[in-house]
Amino acid sequence: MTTRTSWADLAANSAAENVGVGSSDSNKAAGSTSGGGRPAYVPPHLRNRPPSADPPAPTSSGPASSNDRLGQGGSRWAAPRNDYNNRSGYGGSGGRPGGWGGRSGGWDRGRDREVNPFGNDDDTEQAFSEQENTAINFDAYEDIPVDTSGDNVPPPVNTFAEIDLGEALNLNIRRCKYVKPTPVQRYAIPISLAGRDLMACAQTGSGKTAAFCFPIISGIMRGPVPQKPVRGARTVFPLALILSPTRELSMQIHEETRKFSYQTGVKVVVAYGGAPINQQLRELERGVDILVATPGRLVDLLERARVSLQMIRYLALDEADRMLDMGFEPQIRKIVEQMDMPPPGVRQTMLFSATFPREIQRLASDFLANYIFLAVGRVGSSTDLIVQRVEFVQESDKRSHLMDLLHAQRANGAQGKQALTLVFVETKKGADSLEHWLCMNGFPATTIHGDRSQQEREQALRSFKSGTTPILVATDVAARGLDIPHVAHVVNFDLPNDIDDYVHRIGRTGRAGKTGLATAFFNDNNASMAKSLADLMQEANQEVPAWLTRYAARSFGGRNRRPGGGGRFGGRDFRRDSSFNRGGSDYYGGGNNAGGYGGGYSANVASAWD
DNA sequence: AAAAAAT
Repeated sequence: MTTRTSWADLAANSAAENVGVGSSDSNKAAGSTSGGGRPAYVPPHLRNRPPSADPPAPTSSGPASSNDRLGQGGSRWAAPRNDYNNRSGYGGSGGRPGGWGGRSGGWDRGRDREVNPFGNDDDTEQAFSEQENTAINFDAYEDIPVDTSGDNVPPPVNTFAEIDLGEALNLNIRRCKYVKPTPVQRYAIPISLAGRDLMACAQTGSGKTAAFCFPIISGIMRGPVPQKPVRGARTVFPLALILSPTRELSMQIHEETRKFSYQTGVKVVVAYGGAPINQQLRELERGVDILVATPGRLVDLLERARVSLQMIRYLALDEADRMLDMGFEPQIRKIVEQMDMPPPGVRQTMLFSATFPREIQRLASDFLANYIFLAVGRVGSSTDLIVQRVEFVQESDKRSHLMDLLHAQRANGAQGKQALTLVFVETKKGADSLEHWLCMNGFPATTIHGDRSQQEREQALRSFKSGTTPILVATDVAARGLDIPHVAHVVNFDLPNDIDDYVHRIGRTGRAGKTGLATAFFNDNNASMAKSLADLMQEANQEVPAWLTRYAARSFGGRNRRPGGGGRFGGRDFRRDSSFNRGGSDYYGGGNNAGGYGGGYSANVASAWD
């Protein structure tokens, strides 16, 4: 491939797609806790009053009662939904029997006055029509290798129609313009609907959130009405917990989940640090079925006894490998194992990530019972949607080299619009300093990292998404999971020390089947990455510079090598590893998976995928 | 060594 000239074109093409991003609903996303359409707070002493007496003023627009639109009669969903009505005061409003979950009044605010999460999308859809939604490049998802292992794997489906998700959810799927399931959805949804635990390797941007949300929402809708346990009146009992490693990712999952659960009666609440806790507590008090959270804030809520995990039926860890790495593992273990969450086998557990190192899989298996491992080929790299380039740049030359890239990109840009460029650096200080330097040199930039206030972080993300500052300098806080449409170029100004982090970073471009460009600056400091980087690029059919191959040949870099020889997959079931099978007595001692696959997978099966 | 995540 002749990437030498194509990279600028790529960026320029993406720049053309960028026109008009200002109307993106992402602007709304960050305002989820302060939006204009939010109903006024009703003080607790007013909540017990009968619906007929002095109802709150109706919202200015929208349906008076979303229940009217639920079409109760004749639906096979009528029964669970009616049950749900009785439940909707559950947890939040103190579980008052027959309380304000009634169908007729305006008191069940969580439903009757549910803010339409699709409300602002109309403009966006018009601006982007073909590109953003309808034209998700599904062809790019065809022929992607998929690998499953485990006991009695349910067969995949080819259409949403084959899956019994229910009317309300199907309507939301149509509203989201999802035409057919992505590969991870085709496999993961039936597995999850069958009640099985799941460890899934799939790149974000391939429909991962929906893959674990649809079964959760559907399961809550048709599941039994929970009985509120005896607890402090202000404790709430979510039925599903979704954990993610960064605040912005939790916000994003929340926004997406709200769309999927719109008018299903299933309530989604998000809780994360850096934001006032009181508003989050109020949201929880209004009722919560699905709680999306970052670990720190959740631990806080658990210790305050404002949340109990006793009723959890579904646990999902997004970016699960990050959640279980050294920094996070104790907190996650506390939440999952040392609070009041039901054990594996009782709850249903789903772990998702684009990468799943073997050691992490071993840790993760503590949380799972007789699980199915699912690996979906990398959408981006394996289909050349992301063009990866690596350039040898000395530390002292990095800034001027970046400037060259940006100038070329600007020259090729359409209508003066600059392509969105995400620049990853190693440190928070480095991020601030590079941002300042870029601004001084005529390139509007902003930055996101852990030393900034949450407000600043969210503002930076908005400003980047809208194109106001088309350059975002970021630490690894932005490496994982964030879905930022129209990122044309990811620059690894400083390479990470872990090849998996590289995979996550470049995954911020080339999303939803679009093309993207990833440029890495490499020098002697990155010697330990040479081998893994060269291997990865080769696997993805990228042009590997000769100098990098030479580097790789003489570097040791054992830590970054992919065990098991890599292959086209982001991961491979560690249970199938022959070395593990021989030496894995500790694992079988756990008793989690006795009889499932024991010994069934060894060299011959594994070799089919090598 | 760095980043993230509660106050």
